[in-house]
Amino acid sequence: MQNNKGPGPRQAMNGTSGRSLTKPQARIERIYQALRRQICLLDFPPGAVLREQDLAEQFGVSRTPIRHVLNRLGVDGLVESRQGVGTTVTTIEFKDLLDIYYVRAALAEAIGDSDPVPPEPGVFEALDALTLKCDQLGAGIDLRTFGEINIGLHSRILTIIRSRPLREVSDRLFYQTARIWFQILPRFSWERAVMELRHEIEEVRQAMARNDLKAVGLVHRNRLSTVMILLQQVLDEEGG
Amino acid sequence: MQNNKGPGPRQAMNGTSGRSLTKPQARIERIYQALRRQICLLDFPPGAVLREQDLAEQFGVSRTPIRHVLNRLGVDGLVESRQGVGTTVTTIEFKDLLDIYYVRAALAEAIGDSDPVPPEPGVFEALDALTLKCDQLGAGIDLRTFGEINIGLHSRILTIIRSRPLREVSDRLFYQTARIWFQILPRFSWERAVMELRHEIEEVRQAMARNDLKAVGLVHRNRLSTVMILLQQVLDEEGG
DNA sequence: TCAAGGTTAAATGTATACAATATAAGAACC
DNA sequence: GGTTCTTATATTGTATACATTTAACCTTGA
Repeated sequence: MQNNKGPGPRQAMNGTSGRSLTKPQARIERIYQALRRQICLLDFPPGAVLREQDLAEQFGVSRTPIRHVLNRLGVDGLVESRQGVGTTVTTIEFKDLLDIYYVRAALAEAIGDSDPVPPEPGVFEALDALTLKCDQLGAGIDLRTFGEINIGLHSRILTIIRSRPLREVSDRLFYQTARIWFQILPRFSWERAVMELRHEIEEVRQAMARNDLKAVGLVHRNRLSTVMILLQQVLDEEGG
Repeated sequence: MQNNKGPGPRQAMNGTSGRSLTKPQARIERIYQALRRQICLLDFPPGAVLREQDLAEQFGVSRTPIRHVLNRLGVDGLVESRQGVGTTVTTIEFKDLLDIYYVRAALAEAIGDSDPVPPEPGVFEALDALTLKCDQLGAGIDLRTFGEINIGLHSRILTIIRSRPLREVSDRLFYQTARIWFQILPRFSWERAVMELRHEIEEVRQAMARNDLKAVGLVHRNRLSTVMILLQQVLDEEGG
């Protein structure tokens, strides 16, 4: 146990933020992303209760780091803690979803105005894999796989955003709305949803191939628009 | 100590988020906002070390809630904690500031497209007070008062944003850049900075008076643009 | 039978002791 | 005298006991 020649400075890059994190902070970040993903894939559906003690045992830590994660998820609006009751996964109203989509649409346009980034190695293979995964989706509704593909596409789009603030805000807002499909697909054609997702993946791939960030942003924005139109219809029906 | 007829449901609205918070959560929110303000007014300048124990005694709580606050400030990028060293206030690079300003500008335009909100009572008086505070600024540089006016204007603009997500993101990004004046005013005319701030306050007031959200967003965006141009110049000088 | 009140159990929130870690000072050695 | 290793100290990170709060259940009375 002598000096630490090995790992160099005790920092590591991790996640979408790109900020440098110490080892324990990186662990919290991993748990945060894992839980966020589970929430957005409905492993923990809205209304589900997350017991801190259970999560602590599941991740092999004490309640303390778990509480940090839950607090952050609370700031994101994905969970809500109440003393004496528990921490429950939130339900998001259609109106709030639409508001978030407005912001996401504005940011999607901003993607095109930011500095271009050379495509990350393997990004095209990843997108092709997502297309394949789309094609393997049958006629039967498989929301979980749909959600995984959606998250995958989102992650690929993030890689071409050089601006860290734009990346962080986009990521945050995406996960705030990622569960939307579980709410609106009863009112939406499954085939059409899959078709539009597949279409976006292919168009994003082509735009990336010619380093056309503006096109990536617009393609993304267009699909957001179709969801916004649907959301607006739902709200009009409910309101009227 | 019997039943709780008094305060009704144990929730309270607080802060910019508009989310419902329990009593202890509201306390953490208050500490968070207080510390954030102090950081952005340079009561804690970049590089300053925030000792958890000191803050705990200062706010009359234990380290636990203080740690929640510091973690959140860390996610905001305002502080950085390292085990064995301490929690230090960050320095923000000009490049990062410019990236944030790009996003803020995009969101400022989005303000105009959101639902109109009737002016909050007292908002015009508050804006007039800010104008007066501007006029009382002399020729001598008083960055702290300038920062307070700037925060005040920001808070007033937030009140006309009905969309909670847009409000939260705007607030977050504002405080990430709020310290910018302490960095760029050496390169900027003090008189011009005050003049432009005063100008925005008056134009925002007029736009609010005629319920013209689009104008508020554009006025705000225009001032952001002047700062972006300056930032770009600084970056060009440094880079070239 | 129903309602009101008290009791109990369980969850989050807090405080604190302990562990891990990094920095700086000091001692030993060449 | 300079360098390197050790050691001390201060700080954040973790685990855990305790406090506070809520909700459900059970009891008791009319």
